[in-house]
Amino acid sequence: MARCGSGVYLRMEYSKTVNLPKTSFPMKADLPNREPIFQKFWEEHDVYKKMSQRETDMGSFILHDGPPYSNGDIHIGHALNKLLKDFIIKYKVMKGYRTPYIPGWDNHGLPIENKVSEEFRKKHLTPTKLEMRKACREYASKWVSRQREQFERLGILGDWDDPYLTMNYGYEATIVKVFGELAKQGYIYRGLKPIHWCIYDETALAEAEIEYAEHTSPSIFVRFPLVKDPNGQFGNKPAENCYTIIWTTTPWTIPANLAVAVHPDYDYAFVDVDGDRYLIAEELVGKTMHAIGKENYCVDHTVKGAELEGMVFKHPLVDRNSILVHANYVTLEDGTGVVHTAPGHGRDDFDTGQRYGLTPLNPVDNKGYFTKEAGQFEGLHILRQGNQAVLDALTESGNLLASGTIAHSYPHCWRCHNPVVFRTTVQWFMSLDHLELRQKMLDVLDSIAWYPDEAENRLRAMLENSPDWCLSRQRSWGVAIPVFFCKDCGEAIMTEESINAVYEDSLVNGSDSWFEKDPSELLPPGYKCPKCGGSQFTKEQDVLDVWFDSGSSSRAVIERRLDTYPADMYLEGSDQHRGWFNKSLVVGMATKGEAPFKQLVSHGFMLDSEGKAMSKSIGNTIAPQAIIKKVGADVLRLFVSSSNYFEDVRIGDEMLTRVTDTYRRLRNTFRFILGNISDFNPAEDSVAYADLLEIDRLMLHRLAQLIGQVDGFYANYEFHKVYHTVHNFCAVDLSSLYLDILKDRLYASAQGSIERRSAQTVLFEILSALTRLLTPIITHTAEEVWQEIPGEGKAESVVLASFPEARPEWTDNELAERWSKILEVRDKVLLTLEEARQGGKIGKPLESRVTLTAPAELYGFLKKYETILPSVFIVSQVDLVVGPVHELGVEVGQPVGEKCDRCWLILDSVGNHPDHPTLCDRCYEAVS
RNA sequence: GGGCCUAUAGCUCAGUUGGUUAGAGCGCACCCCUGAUAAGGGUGAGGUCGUUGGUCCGACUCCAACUAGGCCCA
Repeated sequence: MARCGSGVYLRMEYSKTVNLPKTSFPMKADLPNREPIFQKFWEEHDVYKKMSQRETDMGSFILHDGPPYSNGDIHIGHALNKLLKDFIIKYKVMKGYRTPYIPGWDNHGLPIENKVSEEFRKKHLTPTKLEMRKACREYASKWVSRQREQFERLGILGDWDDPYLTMNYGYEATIVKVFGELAKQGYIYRGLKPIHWCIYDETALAEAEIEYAEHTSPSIFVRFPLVKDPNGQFGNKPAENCYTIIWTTTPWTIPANLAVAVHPDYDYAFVDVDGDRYLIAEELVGKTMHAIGKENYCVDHTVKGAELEGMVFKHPLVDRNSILVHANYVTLEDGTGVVHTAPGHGRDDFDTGQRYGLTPLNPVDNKGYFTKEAGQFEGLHILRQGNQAVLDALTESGNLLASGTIAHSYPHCWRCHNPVVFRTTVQWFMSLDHLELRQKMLDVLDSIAWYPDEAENRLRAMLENSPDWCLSRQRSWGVAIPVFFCKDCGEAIMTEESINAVYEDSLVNGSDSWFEKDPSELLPPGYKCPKCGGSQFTKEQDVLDVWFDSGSSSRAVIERRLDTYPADMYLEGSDQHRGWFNKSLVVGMATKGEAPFKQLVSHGFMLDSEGKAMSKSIGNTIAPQAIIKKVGADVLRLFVSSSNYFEDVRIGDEMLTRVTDTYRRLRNTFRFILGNISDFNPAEDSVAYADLLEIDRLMLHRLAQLIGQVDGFYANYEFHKVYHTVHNFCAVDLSSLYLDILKDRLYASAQGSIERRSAQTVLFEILSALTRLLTPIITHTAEEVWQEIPGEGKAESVVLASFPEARPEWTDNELAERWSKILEVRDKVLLTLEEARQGGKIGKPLESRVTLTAPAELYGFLKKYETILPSVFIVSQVDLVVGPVHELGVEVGQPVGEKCDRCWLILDSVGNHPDHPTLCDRCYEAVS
């Protein structure tokens, strides 16, 4: 310490005797560059392994990962999903659970196959099925690696070295096994059903694979001549002059027409025009007549649709009858109120056909060409030539009354964006009502914990209404439906024995084997058809819907790898009510008799700052990679925590800026505390609770409240409440109150004094708790802080530390009550100081003396705190007087004495010590 | 078109069984500090609680319709 000759410190030298914060913890986080350091730290310390394998009385908590599709870079929605999972897992591990977390990927399916076939097309190659499958597998592998890196970069801990892939042989074999179990119980059947069909991709499409878009279609009015009118509803007109009229936008389906449908409750009119009589809905007479260009008409009579049953009309092109049927879906919005019905080409039409015993006619092949069942149209492409050919034929027959075009919403293939058609084809199905499965699923919903509650309704509504599950996909990239057919009798074979043979083979050779080998190589030697004893077989060529793959994950992962069932939690986006949640429940209930999850969390979608869905075409997407590169994963994690993800989550520049601000506040809080406990050794320097200063005990009280609240929020997965509560604590309780007040004590009190150690004791507890409270969220930063926290015996990683617990004695409601009064006074003082500052009377509060004039009772209370009031108000002096007042009066004046060169307070005691004439008593002590 | 859901200050969120002038933090404005300094402190201004009806003595809170948006389905 430099001294002048006289032994007096130079003014500037006193700053060196002040205990200023000291830390190497940087203010600037540099997260984009430094986060990987902590990720490497976790890897080197096997943190995931320790989380997932440790022995604990709490047992395990298994959050089963829903597999993203291995195609393309991860987007912000993936990040939301995986980060929420990481929050929960880290909370659970800190609460003492063993937390194995096996990330997975969904590998099979149409999108990858399409991508790969495009690549082949570009090279003008026509791959075999096996070549195609091999390329798909490679493609999927590539994206698994890419996405794995991207997920790891988010700071997510899991079994990244051995994730589950639906294309792993073991997984594929399990799919076969699950199919076998369902078949054995009788859930699997082959049925004729109208399904969406893409004639370009030549495949059946699931509902999820359909998107609706504007499309311009032909719009035609066609008349059907009367054949039979059992009740004489047409009146006295000769039959050859009687017709009904239908309207359709798909002329190519006319050859498959088998019926015309009317609504039983509507009124139907018999309209006379040019000597002919037409049957159409009364309400649509005007519109229809206008459409077919007839202005001179008159309605002869009307009758209820219900009365019309039994009528038969003649097909407008083919020598075949078209019967009149009733249907409730007939509307009066468009057309004629009489609906063209082709059971082979529509869901409603099919159902109606079933009711009337009509065998669907489906004269269209896989590629969209008419078959010979379509007679004169055979060989024509239904859309390119068929529509026109039908129009021409109708014109020729005189039955086309009008034609035009109409723009309307029409289903398109999600992949190739072409319009799709309905075809009735043979498909494999899983029954949802067999063995009362649907009812069992609905019943089990009550026993599941839902976050949010609405998730239950949504899944329930979907289960109640969903039709049987169509399992067939006419594609290459997937697990084959393991069914053989007897060449002799045509029997479909899926016995325990045959399935098991395929299962054993898949375990070793994967799903390619089905396509490589002959049935005789797959089936046990000498296998005979159980029905006819035949020994020649063919194989099913269709593969399974990919939802069957991922829906089997409870079996392939939870059961097969973790040797348990069910999982504790599934957590996915709300779209999965129809997807993974749904199919997992179907497979789980049907094969295990129990739901595969005990808790279900569903989260909303990421939207742009306007609340609009993100899409590449609009260009409003925000890539997680871009955020990480700019501000780091912890800021993204903090952002995710800040939102109420049970609803949709908006993200935009302002939000990210706000969250970045919050991050800085948290980080600076950590940094300030670290800097002020750098000389504190908790084992040696801690002050016993009873010896702590009151305000320090107050902060422990608040810390206890904070820990309790935050624990509760985590337990309900309400991270946005964690975010707000912790941030509020840092900004209000700490920064603006406690830390601000503490500076004087920390800096100016003697280094080892009880006052300073008391503060440090509490700061240490706060830091330790705060760090751990935030570990699930800003996991990298928490680790960074954890490594800086002084003391021995810490967990090697903060992730392996325990969740903070408040000591019972910290909670002191009476103390808190007293201090709320003091802080109320403080608020008034701050207000008065502000007025003084605005009036130019003072600059910093330390240059002031505050005079409090209090009513007797308040005076009595404050008197006990008189000595500490200056520190609480952060002023130099406080004068407390009792006065004849109702309310507290506050005045600001000049302090008495000189400014201490060391602590900067203006005090009487400055000048008391000749060897340090510019110091106050306290500082003299501290320096001596 | 149907089902479920959402709509409170610029942003993120609270608003308990309907009850006096609707809250918080951040941001913003102004001021202070310069011993947390690309930090810190203080004060203040911001809301016709999506719109319109209705029930009620009284509605952000209950009901209905509508608008905007989301997911799923057709």
